[in-house]
Amino acid sequence: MAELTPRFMEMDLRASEATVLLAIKYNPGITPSDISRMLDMATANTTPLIRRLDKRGLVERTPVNGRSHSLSLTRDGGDLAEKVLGVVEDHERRLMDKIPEELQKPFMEAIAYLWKAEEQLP
Amino acid sequence: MAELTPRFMEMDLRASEATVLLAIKYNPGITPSDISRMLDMATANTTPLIRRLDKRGLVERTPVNGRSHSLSLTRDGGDLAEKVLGVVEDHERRLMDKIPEELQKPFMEAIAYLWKAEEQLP
DNA sequence: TATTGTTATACTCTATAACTATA
DNA sequence: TATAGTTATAGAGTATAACAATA
Repeated sequence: MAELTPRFMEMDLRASEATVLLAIKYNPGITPSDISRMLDMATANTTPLIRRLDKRGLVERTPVNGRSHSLSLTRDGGDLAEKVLGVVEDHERRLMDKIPEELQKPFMEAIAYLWKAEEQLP
Repeated sequence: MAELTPRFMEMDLRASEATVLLAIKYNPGITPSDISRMLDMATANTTPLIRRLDKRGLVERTPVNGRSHSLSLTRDGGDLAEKVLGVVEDHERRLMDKIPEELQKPFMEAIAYLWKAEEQLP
C-alpha cells in the first residue's frame, strides 16, 4: 500500500477510494452498507467517501427503497476503475518479478491459503 | 499488524513502540535518529515515542556527545521486549500453520527475495 | 425492533515546518 | 554547513455515539 498510495494520488484517489471503486466495479448494485461490511469500514466513514465519488461523477446512486442506495460506476468511474486495476496489476507484476520464477507459483498458492483463512475469520 | 496491534495493546504498547523496543534490543547504543532512519519514521515522531518509553523506565538514554543519545533497554525494557518477541513469533507460527507444510519453505524463500529487494530501495 | 444512512466528534498515526544546540 | 533533538501543528484514517427515516 505504501507503494500504491502515491500511484492512486496521481489519479486524485485515496487508497480507500480506489478500493471502493473496484468493489463497485465488481459488485454493481452494491449498497454503502454492503461495502462497509465487505471492506470492514465504519459506515460513518463510507458515507462521505461515496459522496466524494458521487460529486466527481464517478458513481451513481439510485434509491432501491426508502433507505438503501444502489451504487454503480458511471462511464468516467468505469474508466478510472480500469486505470486503478492497471496500477494494481502492474504493482503485483513488479513484486512477482523480484521472486525467482520457480518460487512464484508456490508463493501464490501459499498466499491463497492465508487469504482463505482470513476470509473464514469470525 | 491488524492482529498484532491488539496483542501489543495488552502490554500498553503501540505497534511503533513495540517495534522500537525490538530495534533497541537488537541494536543497543542506537540513537533516536538511527531509529528514525532504520524504521523510516519522522524524527519528530521518534522523540515523543522514546520519551514515553523512557518515562516508563523501559529505555535508558545516555548522552554520547552534546546532541546524540545512546539508547539501551533497562531490565524492565528487556523483559517487555522479550514478551513482544514472543507475541511476534507466535503470530508468525500461527500464519505458517495456515499454509500446507510443503509450501512453507518456498513461501519463506519467496518472502526473503521480496525483503531483499525492499532493502535495496533508493 | 433492526437497519440504513448521516452528522459530529475524538483519537491515532504520520508529515511538515520551524527552531535550538551541537558536530 | 550539516546533523540531532525538539516543539507545534496539520492532515488522513479510523472509531464511537447519537440520530432520523425506513424496513
